[in-house]
Amino acid sequence: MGRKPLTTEQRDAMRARILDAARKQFLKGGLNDLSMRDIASNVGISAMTIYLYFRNRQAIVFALIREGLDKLRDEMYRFTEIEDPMERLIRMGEAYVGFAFENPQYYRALTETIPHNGRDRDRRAEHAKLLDDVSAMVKPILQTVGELTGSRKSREATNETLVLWCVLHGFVSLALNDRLRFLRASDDDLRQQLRRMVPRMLTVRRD
Amino acid sequence: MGRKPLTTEQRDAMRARILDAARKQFLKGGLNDLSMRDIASNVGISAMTIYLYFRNRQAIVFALIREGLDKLRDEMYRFTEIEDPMERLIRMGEAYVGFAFENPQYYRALTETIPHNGRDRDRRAEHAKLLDDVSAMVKPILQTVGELTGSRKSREATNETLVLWCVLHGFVSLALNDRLRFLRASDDDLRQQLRRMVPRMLTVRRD
DNA sequence: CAACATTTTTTTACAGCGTAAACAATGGGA
DNA sequence: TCCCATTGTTTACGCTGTAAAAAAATGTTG
Repeated sequence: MGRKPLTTEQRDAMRARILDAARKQFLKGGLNDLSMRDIASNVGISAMTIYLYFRNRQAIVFALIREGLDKLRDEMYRFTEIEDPMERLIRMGEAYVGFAFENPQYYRALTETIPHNGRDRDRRAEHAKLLDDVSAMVKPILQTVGELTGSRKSREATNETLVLWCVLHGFVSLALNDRLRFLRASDDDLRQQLRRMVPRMLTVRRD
Repeated sequence: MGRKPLTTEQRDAMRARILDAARKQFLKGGLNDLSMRDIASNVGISAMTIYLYFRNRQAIVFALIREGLDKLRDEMYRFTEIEDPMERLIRMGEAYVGFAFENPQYYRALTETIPHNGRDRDRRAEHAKLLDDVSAMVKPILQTVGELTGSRKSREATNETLVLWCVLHGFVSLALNDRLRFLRASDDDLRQQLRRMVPRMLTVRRD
């Protein structure tokens, strides 16, 4: 007896509505401007109701970061079918940079969220898993670089991938956070410059 | 008539005490854990008294970022006297990475603070100037790269510097934010690996 | 129907935040 | 002593995340 619990569909629908409102807010003003009360008000529910669908604010943040991760991976994996490893690599690099420029909030959340070091073991584990997954998004690049350097030397492929990822991320990170002012270049100029850099990084490395 | 204003020394002393407390808090928990009330309580004054010495919280944040910038520049400029440009560059790169690993909070504040886009023109200008200065910290590297590539082609030197800075920052940023988990390497391993990367990046580029 | 059990939602409350405004203390010149 | 500019504190406002209590909604049973 008693009131029946919500169906899975109902729960998922409400979660989606909450996440939609959260995403809207997040894409506009970043994680800092994401408040439980604003989300609730946009959904049309009271603030505490959110806690029936998400454990807390960080659960929402994590969900958004996972979204960003999925989106970025999709846009990179789109090119896994290209046969020529060099071209595949270039396309993936461009996709990576393109994603970052078009989704700066997602990219910042993906790369700048600070690891959690609280007492709560579950929380730590959850955060660790998220960081593992973010870190692992470089795998298709790693595999492609492996094809380029010869699959035997996996250590070398790892090193080359590290360099490449650092260039890509460093560039994007500095550009998004407006730390490339000394160049006095537009975003388009920068992206074009980087496009020339990616193949050079690896053509150089091939010999 | 009226009470005499504090001497410059008195004002500076109090500013320093406030900044000391702020720095202590900041180095421990980053910018997010920096609260006016905690600073005040540590100095032994009331929260609002801080506002007699700093316009607001962001003025304190900016002061801390400027500290970090000065510190980082000092540690890089220490090697400007080295004659061999290649060695000078390597030392500067190591100093850059060393600073970041030993002062993660400073480094994050230096590179991840989000540009201000409010209505206040003075605030925007102040932030823009800070970002200009952070961006300009790459100049000694730029100049050294210029010596290596031949001073005529300043455009090429700029490009090479950009790549190098991106590698350095990208590496540091990913490492500090724990996004290099796929490597399963310790901080020391990572730094050693980077040390091998820096000269290679440029020896490659010399020919 | 009323009574009850159970789940969902809201209301209320607390501790924290940055900071504007009002107030109190200080100390030198008239 | 009174005045008044300067320094410092107290109070208050509107935010924040979320714990706890109260309320509402919705089903089953007598």
